[in-house]
Amino acid sequence: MHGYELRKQLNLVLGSFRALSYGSLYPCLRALAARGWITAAESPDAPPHALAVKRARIVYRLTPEGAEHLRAVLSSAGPSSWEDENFDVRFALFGRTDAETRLRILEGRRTRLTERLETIRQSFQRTRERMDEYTLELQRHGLEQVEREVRWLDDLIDHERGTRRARATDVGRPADVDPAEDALRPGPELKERG
Amino acid sequence: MHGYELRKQLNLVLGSFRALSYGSLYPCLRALAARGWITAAESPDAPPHALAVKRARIVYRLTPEGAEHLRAVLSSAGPSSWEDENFDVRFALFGRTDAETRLRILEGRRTRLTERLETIRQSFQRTRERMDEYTLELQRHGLEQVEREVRWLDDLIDHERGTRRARATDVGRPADVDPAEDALRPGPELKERG
DNA sequence: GTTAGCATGTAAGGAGTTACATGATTTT
DNA sequence: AAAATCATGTAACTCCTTACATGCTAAC
Repeated sequence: MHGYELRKQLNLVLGSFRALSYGSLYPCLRALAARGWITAAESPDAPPHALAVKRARIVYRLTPEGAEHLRAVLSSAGPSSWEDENFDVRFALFGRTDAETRLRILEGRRTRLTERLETIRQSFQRTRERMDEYTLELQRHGLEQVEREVRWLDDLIDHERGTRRARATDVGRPADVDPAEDALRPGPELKERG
Repeated sequence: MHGYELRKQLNLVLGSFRALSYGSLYPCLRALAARGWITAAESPDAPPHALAVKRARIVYRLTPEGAEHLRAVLSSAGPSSWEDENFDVRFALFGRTDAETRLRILEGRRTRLTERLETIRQSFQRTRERMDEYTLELQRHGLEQVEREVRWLDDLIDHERGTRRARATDVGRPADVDPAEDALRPGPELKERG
């Protein structure tokens, strides 16, 4: 697929929560090519109504190394997969992620959010006296949002466990994730070195 | 107040949704001083247990110009006040904002979110066929979050209208905001020029 | 025949963060 | 004596955006 089309597709699927501009897409594609994960080939591919296309489109294709790296990233379930910056993208790719990894990411995300809940509740207790009604209401609303997100995750985890039809006794077990797995984190692919 | 203490206070009150590092706080304070909105004075102010404080703390104070600018910013209700980046901070300062401005910001925010709702719903309709269950679930959840936020705003707007005991016939009227008012937007105060 | 869309790309800037450097003071 | 906390600051870097430059093709 070439860059222009790729961006349209990405913004269509992820658009509501994750947009992307050309200024970051094209350098990113070149960085991926420099790492050998994709190849960039000029294509005289004919669009519907054109006899001759002067402006060559650059068609990007995944290399075997890229496919392997993608597979590794999709099967990793370390901290970076459940942080705010990455969780939604990882979730959007759950269709290509195995059940084990899906469950670990959901559990990691849940643990992360309950930790945050504790932090918020503590600062809520400490500062309640000194704050006006609006600041209080804002914090209350933020707390509620996170609580709701945890319940959403609970439903998803239940669903994942249900579809697996195994480990019926495992409910309530903590995440149990090896932090070392996060060595294969998706990370930014924008660096020029490599 | 001096920088170190200021940051502690800020992270205590806003910490759950807006943190701040020294790397941005100190340059920001100097930029504000350069604009004449605050003064920076070395203070040999004695902390509780010290007889002599060698390391002078820099105490920042609002100038009359700074106070006036702050007043102007707090009474502005343009687009920047209800965008994602600013709304929460503006809301946290509602205790120092007049009722008229509070209502306008809440209405502007509500309009902004309902617009977003439309965009999400449309892309939802267009792409529903091509997407797997997880992407769909993510979008459904995102939609629900925004819908909930709109209902939260509705409650707040009702409350604001209730406490004003005026304009009883105004319910349902659109935001009615002069875009020119946003000339006084809070914006980033980090620029060195000025 | 001009506007709109396709297609690739660069330069500059924005709004921060992390990591470091420095040094005093208080607690353990 | 070591470690934590107070206090200020800088350099480098991150990740992304906006605005621009270029030139084609399709639609009105």
